[in-house]
Amino acid sequence: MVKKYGLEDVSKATVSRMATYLRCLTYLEQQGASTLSSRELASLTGVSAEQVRQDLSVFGRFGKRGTGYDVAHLKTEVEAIFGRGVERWKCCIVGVGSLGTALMSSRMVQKWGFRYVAAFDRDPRKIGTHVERIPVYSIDELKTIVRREHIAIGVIAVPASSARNVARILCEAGIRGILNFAPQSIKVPEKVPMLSVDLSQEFLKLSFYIQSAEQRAREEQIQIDAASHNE
Amino acid sequence: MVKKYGLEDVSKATVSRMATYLRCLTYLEQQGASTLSSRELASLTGVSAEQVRQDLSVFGRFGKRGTGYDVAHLKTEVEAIFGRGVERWKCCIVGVGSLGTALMSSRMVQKWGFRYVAAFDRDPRKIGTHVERIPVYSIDELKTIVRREHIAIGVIAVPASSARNVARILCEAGIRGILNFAPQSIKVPEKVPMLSVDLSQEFLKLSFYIQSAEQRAREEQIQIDAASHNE
DNA sequence: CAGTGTGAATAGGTTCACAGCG
DNA sequence: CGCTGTGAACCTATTCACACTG
Repeated sequence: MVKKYGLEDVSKATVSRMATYLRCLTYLEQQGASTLSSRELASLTGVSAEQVRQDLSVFGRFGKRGTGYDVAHLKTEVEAIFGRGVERWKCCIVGVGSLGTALMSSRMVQKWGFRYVAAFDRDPRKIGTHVERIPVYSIDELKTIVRREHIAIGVIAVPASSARNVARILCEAGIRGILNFAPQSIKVPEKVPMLSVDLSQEFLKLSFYIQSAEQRAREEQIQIDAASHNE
Repeated sequence: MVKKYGLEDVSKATVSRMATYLRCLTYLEQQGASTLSSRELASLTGVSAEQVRQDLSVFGRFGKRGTGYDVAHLKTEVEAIFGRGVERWKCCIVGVGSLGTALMSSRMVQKWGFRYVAAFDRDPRKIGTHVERIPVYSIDELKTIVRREHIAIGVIAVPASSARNVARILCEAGIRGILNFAPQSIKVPEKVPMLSVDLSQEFLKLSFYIQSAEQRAREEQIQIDAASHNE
């Protein structure tokens, strides 16, 4: 089916939620659910029902009025939006440390059509070995192999100090997109999409929200105390 | 210094950027930088200078007009916003698989005052062992140990199928915040802050952006072709 | 008549423009 | 004079309200 929407004007938030919907749809299909309403999908994902309908309507009209959405059909449509069926994304990982190894072990990622075909490291003891059946090469071979194998996605799992250099090499090799797990801001040409995930930042953010929640709780307690005092 | 702002009305986006600023400030301090302007911090983090000033002004007036910000001082202030100095956050990890192990090995997290004091797993072969010097206990002991050790943060690194159960146990144990790495939507009481990171969703999102970028490139190419045709 | 799809209203976040200070 | 801090303008995202359909 040919899509009429322009991928370029889909908001980041919508893309993120679409991925969550897809995860839920997969789960629901496994559970044997056949149809679901926007309200159900909303309550499963923690967004509002209007938001679900608004998000889906960006890409098409997938629902039946009065009935809701067909789980299997909607899943196929959302998969197509994320490029499933179009191709199986070839990935490589740079940095075979504990995080890199953990990422390669994740069966999850494979399920969506992503496939690691190469790993790269600087450590001579690792070069030539295999991790999760994926061969580990020297970073010097990166450009050659990325080009030869037509690798689409490069995953950066090296220390912050080498992240920028790795990103540069990946871009020069003609990589189509980058996933950066190094705690380092990286600039890449605008035509190379990049997403960064900084695990330590998540801890920092969480500690902020904990303090925020506990401050709010204290303030509410003071209000309750004051109110009971006035009785 | 006593803060005048209400932590509750700080936007998610601002919190996220503040964590990025802190990462940059740490880097800059190591590099020996003494002052920086909002424009410099902006270009390092990929946001606008106005955004940087707007974000910082939520928490206080840290800059000197005409000069900029003092790196060391601003870093201290931002650290304080994230609760550094107030306490060292005790953490526990549930699920000693490859991801759980990778998270425990991360020195990064320790640098910000987070400290793993316990790990939990269901696998009898892992219980009683140590991973990165952190003892692995049975999940049955979770509640007791979290309460006894006053553990603040629980990290979920188990398969999706057990994530909800683990979250429930953590909440019952009185955990103050949760970081969820399982690909599963989880509901927790509103008073327990939770952040979720789904690594496979990041791959999906990236593949969407790659397609989007390549579609845009094709469209631009068509425009260029058409223009040169009209010459 | 239940539930989608969608224009309109509202809320929220970002950028602009400039006053004010070091 | 340069750069911060900030109200106002602008733009984006979410929610509301309801027409419409299977």
